[in-house]
Amino acid sequence: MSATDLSTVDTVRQSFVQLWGTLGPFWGVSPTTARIYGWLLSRPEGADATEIMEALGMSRGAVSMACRDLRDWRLLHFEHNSGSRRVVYRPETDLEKVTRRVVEIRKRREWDPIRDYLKEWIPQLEADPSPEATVFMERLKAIEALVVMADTMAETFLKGGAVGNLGLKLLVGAANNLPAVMEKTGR
Amino acid sequence: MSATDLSTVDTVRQSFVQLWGTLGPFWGVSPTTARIYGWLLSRPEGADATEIMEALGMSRGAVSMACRDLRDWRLLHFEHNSGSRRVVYRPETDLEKVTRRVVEIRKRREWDPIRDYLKEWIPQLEADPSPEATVFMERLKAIEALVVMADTMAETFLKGGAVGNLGLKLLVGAANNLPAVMEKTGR
DNA sequence: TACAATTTTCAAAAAAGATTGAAGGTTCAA
DNA sequence: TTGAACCTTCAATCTTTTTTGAAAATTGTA
Repeated sequence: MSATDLSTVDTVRQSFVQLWGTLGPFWGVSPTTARIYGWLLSRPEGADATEIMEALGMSRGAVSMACRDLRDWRLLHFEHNSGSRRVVYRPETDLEKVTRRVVEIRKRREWDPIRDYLKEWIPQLEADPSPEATVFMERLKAIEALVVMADTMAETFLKGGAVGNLGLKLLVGAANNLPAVMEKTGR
Repeated sequence: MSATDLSTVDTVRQSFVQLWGTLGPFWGVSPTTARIYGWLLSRPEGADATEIMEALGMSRGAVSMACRDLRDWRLLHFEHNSGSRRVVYRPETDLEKVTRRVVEIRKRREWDPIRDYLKEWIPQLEADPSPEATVFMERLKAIEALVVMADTMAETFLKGGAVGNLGLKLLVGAANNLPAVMEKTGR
């Protein structure tokens, strides 16, 4: 293997980072930001800004901005070691926390405003007897039903009831055709 | 009321269209496209390209492109009336269908590729005994667990089991503090 | 305090994405 | 066929978002 060959880990890491970057926008995260989080996930330890910028070929400023975004989403912890100004960026690896956080933020940004507006609009249209207003109102009510449902599901999930660790493990077990289900349910 | 005053319906419509446009990008739809769908939802009947472009102040081309996008998502039906070249764009108003469709497309675009890659990557890392590979692999397995869970939920939903009409009505009833839950559960 | 080692900021550049409008198609009715 | 009425396309333009990089700010040590 020559010096420029990549190890298995590096090859997988490269693909993983690229996929993560592609998918980021679907989650409301920029490609760069997503790539940094993906890269950090692929490493056993945290890293500092210099390592990240070298590994991913981006500027120091970009790394700083992206890491701040990630911290806002609570996907990244900043660690200060005494004796140095250096910040170690460590990714949140508890995916249940991560998912919870993403659901929480998206709910607040996307669903809650719809709900608030609907609360205003529906009564206004109710006061207008024209057929046009009636049809419009019916549609808004259908949307409200959907939003309420999504809200309820999100709340249930956020309260921790829906998807515990056990649930996750059971599902993975099932997916892998391993006897995890029997093990976990008391043999 | 002067000639330039907006009726209640028009005022609400205007706000609704604007909100829809703002939220569109969160769903992977451009603001313009989302505005057209919102505007159509607010009207009792379908509309042709000219009406849309005048109502929303966009070019004919933009309307045509956006409507094609919407049709690809199956959010819009194209209706050809005999005796005219005119196309009437009619929005899909069954929100259950719409939601199903959105879940289906997003699952295919976002989750399925992750799953496929993980199936490749995990065995590769399994073959590498280094601690770095092991940590990375553990993380990929955690992601897999999550994806499998999301997949299962999406499938359940798409199969129609999870959220039927009754579920919707019960939830809306509960949200409105109406006795719908008790009625429907037979008490 | 001054200095060195970092990170953070932000205006400007680049990239990505959306929109336009003129040219080109298609369909209909006569 | 033909012309009128519409819809569709796509290269050019405009807009928005993302990224950069150099200057400013911050922190730790002596």
